[in-house]
Amino acid sequence: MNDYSWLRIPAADVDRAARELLGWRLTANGVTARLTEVEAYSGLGQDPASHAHRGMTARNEVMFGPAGMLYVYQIYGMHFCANVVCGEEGVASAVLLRAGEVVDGLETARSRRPAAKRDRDLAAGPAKLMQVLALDRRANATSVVDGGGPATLSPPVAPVPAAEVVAGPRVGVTAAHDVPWRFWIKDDPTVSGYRRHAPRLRTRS
DNA sequence: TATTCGATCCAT
DNA sequence: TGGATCGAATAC
Repeated sequence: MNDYSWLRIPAADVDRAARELLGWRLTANGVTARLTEVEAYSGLGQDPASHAHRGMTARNEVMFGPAGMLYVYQIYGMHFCANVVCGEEGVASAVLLRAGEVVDGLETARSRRPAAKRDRDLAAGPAKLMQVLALDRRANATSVVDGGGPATLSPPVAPVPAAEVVAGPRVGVTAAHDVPWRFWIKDDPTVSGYRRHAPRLRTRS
């Protein structure tokens, strides 16, 4: 049985769970992706970028549940993104799965992402990752640690050295740009490109 | 009940 | 850089 105890790390240290998640593999519907980019969201009510910042709602209810569950939400009316719920029950910390490298089921992955020009683009974004794994809202509130859900999380083939992990600001969030809770594997080509949410500031007058 | 807008992606 | 597209969250 795999050791998932680190997923239950206290919410104050959810960034450590995010770092740990890098290199782990998510398998669903015939495709396996090695996670290369993630983002941590605190459940302590002090993270304005978290979907749970204003308390429990029908959408974010899963975030308050046990660690190891998927919190899947729809965005822009057409895409789905997934978080792995972390921490103790009652506290809504979670880690958004932002990108991965397809390491198994390559042909299936390609067929699911016709827009991808290169293999490295197959899962280079949170919604692309979901598309490659053929996961949608039906995966919400399912477990990735008990083998009973559509997706399963398994340990890295080779652990990612701490020196290979880079931290930076989270992508697309409208608040807390300053918190460096986006983590990715250094120089990995499957990491999604960073674009700040706000209109670009003029750097040249 | 009405309106707003997003933890995105893709083509232009 | 803008358009697609819709439901949850917030305003009324």
